[in-house]
Amino acid sequence: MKFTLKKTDPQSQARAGVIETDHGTIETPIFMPVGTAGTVKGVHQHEIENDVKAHIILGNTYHLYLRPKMEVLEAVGGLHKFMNWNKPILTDSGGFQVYSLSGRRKITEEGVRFKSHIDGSYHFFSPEYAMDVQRTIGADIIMAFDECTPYPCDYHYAKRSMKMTHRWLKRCCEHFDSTPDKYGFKQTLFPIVQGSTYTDLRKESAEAIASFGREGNAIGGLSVGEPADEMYAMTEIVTAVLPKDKPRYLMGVGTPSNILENIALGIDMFDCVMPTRNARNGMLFTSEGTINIKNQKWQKDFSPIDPNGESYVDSAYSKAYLRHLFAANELLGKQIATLHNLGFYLWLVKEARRRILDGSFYDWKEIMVKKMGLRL
RNA sequence: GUGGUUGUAGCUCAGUUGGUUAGAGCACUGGUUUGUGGUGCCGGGGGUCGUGGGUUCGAAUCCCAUCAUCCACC
Repeated sequence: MKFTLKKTDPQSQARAGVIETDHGTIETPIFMPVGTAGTVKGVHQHEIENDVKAHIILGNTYHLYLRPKMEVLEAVGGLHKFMNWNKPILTDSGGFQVYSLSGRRKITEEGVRFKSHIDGSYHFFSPEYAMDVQRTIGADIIMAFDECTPYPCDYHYAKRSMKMTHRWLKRCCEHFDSTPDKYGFKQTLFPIVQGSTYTDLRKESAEAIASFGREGNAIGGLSVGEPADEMYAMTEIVTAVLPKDKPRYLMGVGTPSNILENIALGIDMFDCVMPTRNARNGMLFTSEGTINIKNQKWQKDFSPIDPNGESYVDSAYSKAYLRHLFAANELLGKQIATLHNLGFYLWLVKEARRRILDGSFYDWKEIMVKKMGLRL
């Protein structure tokens, strides 16, 4: 993997860059659609590539490990072949599931014992095994196995957890570096900064993570319920420490405004279930604000879903038609809404990049953040 | 015509030996969703209990009449 910084915004910390992988290039800042179980819910791989125009998507270690299971992915030669997606894939390590499945797992220094949500069976992930599983899935970018702390989080727990995440990272790196790439293309490992919402812990964690000298770095443990201002404060502290010549990935973020503000703070990569999940529940993100397509007021609004949108679905279908599909609980409604939202998110980061390159990012960002808060 | 059945929210139905302001699911309507246990989650509006009398401190509930409904029989 190779990262090239093209330009840094003079009015903020925003950066435009390029990540080159064996499965193609990623222009940053970028948004990565979440494809938990080997599918971005509701859209074809063909549509993700040609309509949404995603550069890279996510897979989820926990879910893929449980189903279809490693033996299937190993037999087929990895997730790219299995799902017919030839662009880059990033896998989350399962650390977030350890957090979200609290009550069904036990964390120890050695690793995490957890109970499958599918059949109740017990499994154990160590940092080493999490590396093996992700290599077998065949991700281009593999995430370190970490503990994502909840919000709010007691200072002492946050500190202890952060230090364990650092120890786990050492084990992840040693194991990752002693095992070969699985399917003939380069795989790379990103470590994750933790430290909850404590400035001293975030700074300490960022310094520790940076010292490993990996090809990219991630920030975890945010967008778990804390106020946006706290999120931005943590991002600012961490990006000030992380090396500038490597991509920074803010995990799980976020709303369009969150993304723009964090781009301004020097983040290069984002992922979030929001555009896909909210689409399935009828919330659409547009350049003028958000709309709830289920609302009665769209019943006879035959204007395009988003007249400014670049996606095929934006001009092909009306708000009234999409509302009807949701009212009738038709599958196509969720598909159209998902295509629209992902198209919008990818447009948002592409436009941010264009404006970073031509110097008009900051003023545009300020205007967009105001618009994004509007409910239409 | 005779005997019986059922009438409660837009729909399908609960509602105890009579006892506060008659409930549920669906539908309608509004909100929510941040490294996906999510066809999810939370809220709101809507009924003079078929109609009219009666008994009772008090009736969706008991009695009478009546209308509608469905079933069986003539």
